[in-house]
Amino acid sequence: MKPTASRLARLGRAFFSRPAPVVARALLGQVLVRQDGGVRRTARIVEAEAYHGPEDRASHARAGPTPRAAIMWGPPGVAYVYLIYGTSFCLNVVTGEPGEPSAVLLRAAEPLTGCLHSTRGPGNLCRALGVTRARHDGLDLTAGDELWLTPGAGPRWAARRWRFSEAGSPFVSGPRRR
DNA sequence: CCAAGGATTGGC
DNA sequence: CCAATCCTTGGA
Repeated sequence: MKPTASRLARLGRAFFSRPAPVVARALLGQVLVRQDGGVRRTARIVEAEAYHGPEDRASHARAGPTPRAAIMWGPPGVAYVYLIYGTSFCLNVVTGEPGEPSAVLLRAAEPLTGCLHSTRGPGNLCRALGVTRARHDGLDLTAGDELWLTPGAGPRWAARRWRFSEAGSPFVSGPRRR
Protein backbone atom coordinates (compact mmCIF):
# COMPACT_ATOMS: atom_id res chain seq x y z
CA MET A 1 0.00 0.00 0.00
CA LYS A 2 1.16 3.45 -0.83
CA PRO A 3 1.57 5.74 2.17
CA THR A 4 -0.93 8.26 0.90
CA ALA A 5 -2.63 10.63 3.30
CA SER A 6 -5.70 8.43 3.25
CA ARG A 7 -3.64 5.69 4.87
CA LEU A 8 -2.47 7.92 7.70
CA ALA A 9 -3.82 7.40 11.18
CA ARG A 10 -7.34 8.49 11.76
CA LEU A 11 -9.20 9.06 15.00
CA GLY A 12 -10.91 5.81 15.91
CA ARG A 13 -13.78 4.55 18.03
CA ALA A 14 -11.89 4.85 21.32
CA PHE A 15 -11.30 8.55 20.74
CA PHE A 16 -15.01 9.27 20.48
CA SER A 17 -16.29 6.87 23.14
CA ARG A 18 -15.41 9.32 25.92
CA PRO A 19 -17.68 11.96 27.47
CA ALA A 20 -18.59 14.77 25.07
CA PRO A 21 -16.78 17.56 26.94
CA VAL A 22 -13.59 15.48 26.91
CA VAL A 23 -13.92 14.77 23.20
CA ALA A 24 -14.76 18.41 22.42
CA ARG A 25 -11.52 19.61 23.98
CA ALA A 26 -9.52 16.77 22.45
CA LEU A 27 -10.83 17.63 18.98
CA LEU A 28 -9.14 21.03 18.99
CA GLY A 29 -6.21 20.90 16.60
CA GLN A 30 -7.37 17.69 14.90
CA VAL A 31 -7.87 17.80 11.17
CA LEU A 32 -11.23 17.21 9.52
CA VAL A 33 -10.82 15.59 6.11
CA ARG A 34 -13.48 15.65 3.42
CA GLN A 35 -12.64 13.59 0.34
CA ASP A 36 -14.86 15.11 -2.33
CA GLY A 37 -14.41 12.92 -5.37
CA GLY A 38 -10.85 13.61 -6.49
CA VAL A 39 -10.57 16.71 -4.31
CA ARG A 40 -9.46 16.72 -0.71
CA ARG A 41 -10.66 19.48 1.58
CA THR A 42 -9.10 19.75 5.03
CA ALA A 43 -9.46 22.07 8.00
CA ARG A 44 -7.98 22.12 11.48
CA ILE A 45 -10.60 22.33 14.21
CA VAL A 46 -10.35 25.39 16.44
CA GLU A 47 -13.76 25.36 18.11
CA ALA A 48 -16.05 22.54 19.28
CA GLU A 49 -19.02 22.35 21.61
CA ALA A 50 -20.24 19.44 23.72
CA TYR A 51 -23.90 18.43 24.05
CA HIS A 52 -23.91 15.98 26.87
CA GLY A 53 -26.73 13.78 28.10
CA PRO A 54 -30.53 14.08 28.24
CA GLU A 55 -30.26 16.71 30.98
CA ASP A 56 -28.44 19.16 28.71
CA ARG A 57 -31.23 21.65 27.97
CA ALA A 58 -29.43 22.92 24.88
CA SER A 59 -29.11 19.43 23.36
CA HIS A 60 -31.39 17.83 20.80
CA ALA A 61 -31.37 14.87 23.19
CA ARG A 62 -33.45 16.85 25.68
CA ALA A 63 -36.71 15.63 24.06
CA GLY A 64 -35.73 11.96 24.07
CA PRO A 65 -34.79 9.82 21.07
CA THR A 66 -36.89 11.59 18.42
CA PRO A 67 -36.43 10.43 14.82
CA ARG A 68 -33.90 13.18 14.14
CA ALA A 69 -31.84 12.95 17.33
CA ALA A 70 -31.94 9.19 17.96
CA ILE A 71 -28.54 8.87 16.33
CA MET A 72 -27.09 10.57 19.42
CA TRP A 73 -27.92 7.41 21.40
CA GLY A 74 -26.00 5.28 18.92
CA PRO A 75 -22.35 4.29 18.60
CA PRO A 76 -19.66 6.99 18.87
CA GLY A 77 -17.74 8.27 15.89
CA VAL A 78 -20.84 8.62 13.72
CA ALA A 79 -21.75 11.92 12.03
CA TYR A 80 -24.95 13.71 13.01
CA VAL A 81 -25.75 16.36 10.40
CA TYR A 82 -28.90 18.45 10.45
CA LEU A 83 -30.26 21.61 8.86
CA ILE A 84 -30.73 24.61 11.12
CA TYR A 85 -32.88 27.67 10.33
CA GLY A 86 -33.45 26.24 6.88
CA THR A 87 -30.14 27.69 5.82
CA SER A 88 -27.14 26.03 7.47
CA PHE A 89 -25.94 22.51 8.13
CA CYS A 90 -24.32 21.57 11.43
CA LEU A 91 -21.83 18.69 11.67
CA ASN A 92 -21.62 16.78 14.94
CA VAL A 93 -19.78 13.64 15.98
CA VAL A 94 -21.59 11.25 18.31
CA THR A 95 -19.65 10.62 21.53
CA GLY A 96 -19.80 8.47 24.65
CA GLU A 97 -21.04 4.91 25.02
CA PRO A 98 -24.06 3.67 23.07
CA GLY A 99 -27.17 4.50 25.08
CA GLU A 100 -25.74 7.80 26.27
CA PRO A 101 -27.06 10.68 24.14
CA SER A 102 -24.14 12.99 23.53
CA ALA A 103 -22.31 14.61 20.66
CA VAL A 104 -19.84 17.33 19.78
CA LEU A 105 -20.66 20.12 17.34
CA LEU A 106 -17.76 21.21 15.14
CA ARG A 107 -18.11 24.98 15.28
CA ALA A 108 -15.09 26.43 13.51
CA ALA A 109 -11.81 25.46 11.87
CA GLU A 110 -8.67 26.82 10.30
CA PRO A 111 -8.84 26.20 6.54
CA LEU A 112 -5.92 24.07 5.31
CA THR A 113 -6.60 22.76 1.81
CA GLY A 114 -9.37 22.91 -0.75
CA CYS A 115 -11.88 24.82 1.34
CA LEU A 116 -14.70 26.42 -0.67
CA HIS A 117 -15.70 29.05 1.86
CA SER A 118 -14.98 30.50 5.26
CA THR A 119 -14.76 27.80 7.95
CA ARG A 120 -15.78 30.19 10.70
CA GLY A 121 -19.00 28.98 12.29
CA PRO A 122 -20.69 25.55 12.07
CA GLY A 123 -22.77 26.32 8.98
CA ASN A 124 -19.86 27.89 7.17
CA LEU A 125 -17.61 24.94 8.02
CA CYS A 126 -20.06 22.54 6.40
CA ARG A 127 -20.37 24.73 3.33
CA ALA A 128 -16.61 25.06 2.98
CA LEU A 129 -16.05 21.30 3.06
CA GLY A 130 -19.18 20.30 1.16
CA VAL A 131 -20.77 18.52 4.11
CA THR A 132 -24.52 17.96 3.76
CA ARG A 133 -27.20 16.11 5.64
CA ALA A 134 -28.22 14.04 2.62
CA ARG A 135 -24.69 12.81 2.05
CA HIS A 136 -23.11 12.64 5.48
CA ASP A 137 -25.73 12.20 8.22
CA GLY A 138 -25.20 8.78 9.79
CA LEU A 139 -21.77 8.18 8.27
CA ASP A 140 -19.21 6.40 10.42
CA LEU A 141 -16.21 8.73 10.58
CA THR A 142 -13.94 5.95 11.83
CA ALA A 143 -14.39 4.11 8.52
CA GLY A 144 -15.20 5.05 4.97
CA ASP A 145 -13.43 7.25 2.47
CA GLU A 146 -15.48 10.43 2.44
CA LEU A 147 -15.25 12.09 5.82
CA TRP A 148 -12.90 11.43 8.72
CA LEU A 149 -10.52 13.00 11.26
CA THR A 150 -6.77 12.73 11.50
CA PRO A 151 -4.41 13.76 14.30
CA GLY A 152 -3.15 17.33 14.26
CA ALA A 153 -1.12 19.59 16.50
CA GLY A 154 -2.88 20.25 19.80
CA PRO A 155 -3.39 23.92 20.64
CA ARG A 156 -3.53 25.94 23.77
CA TRP A 157 -7.20 25.95 24.52
CA ALA A 158 -9.78 28.12 26.21
CA ALA A 159 -13.18 27.06 27.52
CA ARG A 160 -16.50 28.68 28.12
CA ARG A 161 -18.91 26.17 29.66
CA TRP A 162 -18.95 23.26 27.19
CA ARG A 163 -17.59 25.24 24.27
CA PHE A 164 -13.86 24.85 23.66
CA SER A 165 -11.70 26.88 21.32
CA GLU A 166 -8.10 27.47 20.39
CA ALA A 167 -6.73 30.40 22.35
CA GLY A 168 -6.14 33.37 20.07
CA SER A 169 -7.30 31.77 16.83
CA PRO A 170 -8.79 34.26 14.35
CA PHE A 171 -10.96 31.45 12.94
CA VAL A 172 -13.04 31.00 16.07
CA SER A 173 -16.72 31.99 15.66
CA GLY A 174 -18.55 34.75 17.45
CA PRO A 175 -18.23 38.54 17.15
CA ARG A 176 -15.35 39.36 14.81
CA ARG A 177 -12.15 40.43 16.55
CA ARG A 178 -8.90 41.95 15.32
C1' DC B 1 -53.16 19.25 10.10
C1' DC B 2 -51.03 23.42 11.78
C1' DA B 3 -48.14 26.63 14.42
C1' DA B 4 -43.91 27.60 16.63
C1' DG B 5 -39.23 27.88 16.77
C1' DG B 6 -34.33 26.57 16.09
C1' DA B 7 -26.80 24.11 18.33
C1' DT B 8 -26.98 30.24 12.13
C1' DT B 9 -25.76 33.54 8.91
C1' DG B 10 -25.37 37.76 6.58
C1' DG B 11 -27.38 42.04 5.37
C1' DC B 12 -29.22 46.58 6.85
C1' DC C 1 -31.58 44.51 14.63
C1' DC C 2 -33.86 41.10 11.83
C1' DA C 3 -35.33 38.09 7.94
C1' DA C 4 -34.24 33.95 5.35
C1' DT C 5 -35.90 29.24 4.82
C1' DC C 6 -37.21 24.47 5.93
C1' DC C 7 -37.23 20.81 9.01
C1' DT C 8 -38.64 18.93 13.44
C1' DT C 9 -41.53 18.74 17.15
C1' DG C 10 -45.66 18.94 19.81
C1' DG C 11 -50.40 19.93 20.34
C1' DA C 12 -55.37 20.13 18.41
